[in-house]
Formats: sequence, C-alpha cells, structure tokens
Amino acid sequence: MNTKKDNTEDKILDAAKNVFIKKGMEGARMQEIANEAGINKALLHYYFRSKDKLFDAIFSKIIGLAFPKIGQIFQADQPFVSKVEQIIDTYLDLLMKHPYLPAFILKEVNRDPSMFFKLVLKHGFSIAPILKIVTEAMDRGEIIRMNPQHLVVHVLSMCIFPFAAKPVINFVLFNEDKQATQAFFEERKQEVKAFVIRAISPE
Amino acid sequence: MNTKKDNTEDKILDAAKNVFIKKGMEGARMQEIANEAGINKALLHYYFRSKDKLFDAIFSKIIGLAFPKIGQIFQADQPFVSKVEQIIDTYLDLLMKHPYLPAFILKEVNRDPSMFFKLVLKHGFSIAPILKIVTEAMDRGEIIRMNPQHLVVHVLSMCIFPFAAKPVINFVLFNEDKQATQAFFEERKQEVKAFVIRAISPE
DNA sequence: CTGTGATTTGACCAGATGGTTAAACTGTGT
DNA sequence: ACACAGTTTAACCATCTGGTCAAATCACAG
Repeated sequence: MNTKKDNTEDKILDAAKNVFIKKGMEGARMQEIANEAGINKALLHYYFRSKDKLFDAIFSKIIGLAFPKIGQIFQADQPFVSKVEQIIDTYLDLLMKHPYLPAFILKEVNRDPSMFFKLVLKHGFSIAPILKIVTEAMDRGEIIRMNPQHLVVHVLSMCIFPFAAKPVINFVLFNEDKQATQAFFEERKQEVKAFVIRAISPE
Repeated sequence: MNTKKDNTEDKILDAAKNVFIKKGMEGARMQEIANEAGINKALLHYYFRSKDKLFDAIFSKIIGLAFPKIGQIFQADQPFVSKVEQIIDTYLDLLMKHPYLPAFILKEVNRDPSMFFKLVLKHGFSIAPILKIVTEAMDRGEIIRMNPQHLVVHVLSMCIFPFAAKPVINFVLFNEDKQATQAFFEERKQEVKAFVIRAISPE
C-alpha cells in the first residue's frame, strides 16, 4: 500500500503500520502483521526483537509525521492572518491525506503518555515558536489580544477533532452517507479559516 | 468510588466502569474487574453473561451521559448568544466532572462504530433540533450566516478535543505541570465562549 | 430445623498470543 | 564444490484470558 516493498524489513514496517493503525497496539496481532507482510511470524522477531519494539518504530514515524517542525509550516514574513491560513491549509491537507492519524495518536497517547513524551522530545517538537509568533502579532495589533495558548488549542481542536470523531459525524450528521461526509470534510478548510479569522481580526 | 455498593450487581457495574474507562474494552481484564469489585470472577458471568454484555451495559450508560437530550440543555426563549453560552457552560461543566469521557468514547467508537450507532438510536439522540435553532437564529439575523453543521462541529471540537488530548496539552504546553494544566482547563469555558461569540456575532 | 432456590467460590478448560528454537534454505566469496 | 553467514520457516512453549462447572454457602419459607 505504501512505498518500496523489496526488502523484508520494509515489508514488515509497511504491514505493521497498516495493522497498528487499524487495531492499535493492543488490538494488533503479530500473526496478522506477518500475514499482511506475507512472511513468517518469527521474522518479525528476527528484525524487531518484540512487539513493543516494532510498535515503537511505527509510532515514532507517525509522531514525526503528525508533529511537523515549525519551520516546515511557517513561511517567513507575511501578515499573521496569512500565516494562520497557511498553517490551517497545510495541516488539514496532511490530515485529509492521513485521516486515521488523530484517532490513532489519541488512543496511544492516552494508553501510555510517557512513550509519547519521549517521542516528542526525540523529534524536537516545541510549541514555543508558535506562541511567540502569535504573541508578536498581538503586540503589533494584527489580531485581538487573547491568551495565545487558548488560540492555538482552539485552532488545533477545530482541525483535528472532526477526524478523530469521523464515525460520529458520519452517523449523527449524515446518516452514514459517506459522500456527504467526505464533502463536509473538504469544506472544513474554508470554514475553519473563515471562523478563526473572524474571531481574531480586530474590529 | 460512586453510588451505592450494597448489592453485587451495582458493585460489578461500578468496578467495570472504572476499569473499562481506564483500559478500554480491549485492555480491560475480567479478573481486574472482579478484584476491583472484591468478588469472584465467575460472578461477573453470573450477572452479565459475557465481557461484551458487561461492556455494553457500561458503554450505554456513558453514551447516555455524554449525549444529553437537547431539552436538558436548551432553555426556552432567550437570545441565541445566551443559548450558545449556556450550552458551552453546561457541556464543559459535564466534561470537567467526567474528563475521561472524550478519550474513552473516541477510542470505543473507532473500534466498533456500529455499536455506537445502535446506542445513539437507543438513546434517541438527534442533532436536528440544534441545527434548527441555529438556522432560525441566522434567519433572524442574530448571528452571521454560515453552514450550521460546521458551526456545531467548531464548537463541539473546541469543547471536547482538549480533554481527549489532555496528556498532549499537559506535556507540550505545560511541561507536565498539573496545576497549570488544570488552570488552563478551567479558563477554557470563558475562552471558548468569547471566541465563538466573536466569530458569529454580526458586525 | 430443614428443604429449596439463589448466590458465591475455587478449580479447571480451550483457545489465543507473544515469543523461542533448531533446522532448513539462500547466496556469495573462495 | 564448499564453507560460512545471513535469512526464513515450521513446530513448539509458557502464559494469559474469557468462560464454565460442580460444589459450597447463604437466605429464607415452612
């Protein structure tokens, strides 16, 4: 389903990613991963010592994907509103491409927060630069003054939550009409941007 | 930890709730539930035929708690802005009292959406009345015109997501300072209300 | 007291699961 | 052709887990 499947290790990583994302660490079965990779179960232990180690490898890659470095998202000097639009565009594009990320990460983070903490440190993710940019925009009067931490959480909530709650939205809002649900998610990029900008613009 | 613990069935329900919420359906162990209830494991099967049946009983109660009837939240004739404030107040109060609800429900909904669908129907939950109230407020010009479904998802996202992502917020935003995290959550009621009202008010 | 049905328990079972191991296979350099 | 290291496999193991059951205990009507 993904990239190169030539060598065994990549076949395992690819299969493990699919199974872990679908079933989670606890729900996944080593035999199922072996089947998906088309190899013998013992090979999983040959390449990765244990289920935990294999999961670590997958989870680390996924955290790196979902917590991008700030430099990768922010462009240099532009109005703050453009920056907000850009960050929402970029992150919702990422989530549309990997809609399973929020539910998977939330599940695993709540199961074992300490593992997540280590990975955040390992990938060098920090929220400070974002808070600084937000605060500076407030100082310049580009946006209204408010607690920047709450603003960040507001925006991330609106971006991420609907993906984690996709089955709920699909059923409660659209009676399991998959096309309507899909259309709704495609609209959200514009809707979130408009909502946020209206909330933070002066006057 | 909860209500009456006199009869065995209630002891089981109470213990099962604690364990299921902490570990989820898959992570929970019948033996652990029995220990928590201070009874023999076979009694679990005597009162509830199987783990699935026991989980159903717990999950149903929790869905009923998290998806309140509309009448229970909305007061009759008041300005729409007051209604929004009231719904945010009420729901954030509920979540502050049961902060585990979002993570637990999201996990189980994504594990088995069909069970969740049945429970939503069983509890007679419907989003239609809310959408109607929102649309009427737009018709009266009380708030700006926008897609009411997106507005509802915006508000629910900002209310619910931070609880599901509490470990992330606790670490990334507050370096595991529990008091700071707690204070942040107590601020959110005001912050969400202000943000939403600013985004939807005319002018 | 005594009988009877509901409740409770310890012992047990079958199946699943992560993990191990010895043997077999593969390819490559000499 | 052969040796040797890396790779792959089938069979196996220990443990855990949901579930069952017969026996024991309890509560209460007669």
